[in-house]
Amino acid sequence: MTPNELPPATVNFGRNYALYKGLSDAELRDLADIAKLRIRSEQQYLFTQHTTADQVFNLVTGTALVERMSSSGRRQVLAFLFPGDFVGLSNSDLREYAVKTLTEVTAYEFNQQKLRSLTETSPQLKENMKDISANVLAHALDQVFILGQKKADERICFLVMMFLQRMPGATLEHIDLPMTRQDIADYLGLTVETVSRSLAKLKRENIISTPSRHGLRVEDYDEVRRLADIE
Amino acid sequence: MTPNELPPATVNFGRNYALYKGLSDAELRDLADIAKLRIRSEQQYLFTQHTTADQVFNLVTGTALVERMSSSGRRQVLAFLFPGDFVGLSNSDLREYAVKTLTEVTAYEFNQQKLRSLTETSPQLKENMKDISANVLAHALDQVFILGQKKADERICFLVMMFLQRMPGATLEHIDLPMTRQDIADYLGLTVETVSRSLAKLKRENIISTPSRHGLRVEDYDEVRRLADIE
DNA sequence: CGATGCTTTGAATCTCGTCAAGATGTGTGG
DNA sequence: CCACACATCTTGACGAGATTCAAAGCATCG
Repeated sequence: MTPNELPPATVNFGRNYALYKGLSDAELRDLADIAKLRIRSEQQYLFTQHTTADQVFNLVTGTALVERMSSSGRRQVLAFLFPGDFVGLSNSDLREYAVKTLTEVTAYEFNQQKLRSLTETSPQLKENMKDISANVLAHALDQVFILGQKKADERICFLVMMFLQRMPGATLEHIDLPMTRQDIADYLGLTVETVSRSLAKLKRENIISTPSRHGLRVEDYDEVRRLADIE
Repeated sequence: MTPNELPPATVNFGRNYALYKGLSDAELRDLADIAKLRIRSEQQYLFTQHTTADQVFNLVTGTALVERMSSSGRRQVLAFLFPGDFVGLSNSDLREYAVKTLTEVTAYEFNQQKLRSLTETSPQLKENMKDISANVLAHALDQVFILGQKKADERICFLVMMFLQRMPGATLEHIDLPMTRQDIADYLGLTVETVSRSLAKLKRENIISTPSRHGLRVEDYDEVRRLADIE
């Protein structure tokens, strides 16, 4: 039985996911009743910029990214999304960013209105949604700091630290990088060439190594942490 | 009678301020009951980083800034605050940033718990607080985009656009800059020298002029807008 | 009116971006 | 399973833009 054939009401929400933390079985069942499991292949959009949409998504498997294009065509990657992450909550009518899958992604889709109405009867759910929003803001402020203050190789180290903290399965021994160098560059406000050169520099200094093109190993964690400069 | 002598209950909250929008007289009175009017002289902290605190502030007069220092001592200005702005809402135990006044500031101080408890009975107040948080996030995402993608003079134009949108009293004819060049530099991820040179360049191209050191005039609004590149 | 701090300008340096070429994977069809 | 085509990634050379260091101009405040 593949995931998309599971009837929503019997879906097992992982309880360590931010949205579901501390919820009772009844609350989880209410959530499951309004959740639809979606599957997208790689390089598909969950939603696009400048569109009206009232869905929010909760990633179950796979990786995605949040991107914004400016009117002049420049692209900024605002975040990478991993299993458990929650995206799409918005107060404005139009999407200010798009969400694109990097790998095949399975995600629960909720109607924002229905989700909000559930918060009326579940203070814990409301709390969880507030926490999620707060984490999104905290991440954005970290990114502001990095982009405003750090050099290329320091930004790479910040990225590595973020992966270690937020990517399920990431260890010092192996981090999987499902995104392209271009995605990394657009996230860190650099060019592909600079990303490549900075990785080369960090390898030369034995701070990291890249066993494969999309694999990364942390050789000197203290140094990565020091360069990332986030407490 | 100076502002700090006004008994809180009779304070006239400006209704165009985000927190008070659409509230009934009764709701405003409830808010006034828990508000304390604070006055700080220039270059004082409303709160500092890494401290526990449960107050939120609503600026009435004056200008302030939000700053973050890293462990290595680098400083990023996260925002400038103007009358009507609201700051300090937080989910984490410790302050992730400090708020420093640039001019003399008067501000209402609320206890976060009390404020949140008021939202139980006032859906409009809850809505307003959600809007405020959303605007803070939107601003942070704009800043990420600017820091990641734009050149120095484009960042200056972004700043000018932000002042025009958010600073009460700012017009094309005159924008008052109560902050130092260092503050601007730390906000835009540049050095003072680069800020100065970029201003000089924009003046040379007749896009702006600086009648005084802390005054700025927009000479070519379309160009400023184009360079700022935010829709 | 001098002292102090902020701002501007200049020159040298460095980092990063751009352009171009070559290397390394990845996927496809034979 | 191999060979070719296409994507992506890396590396090099060069130039533009930003930082650094230094000095000089301007305010403001006693």
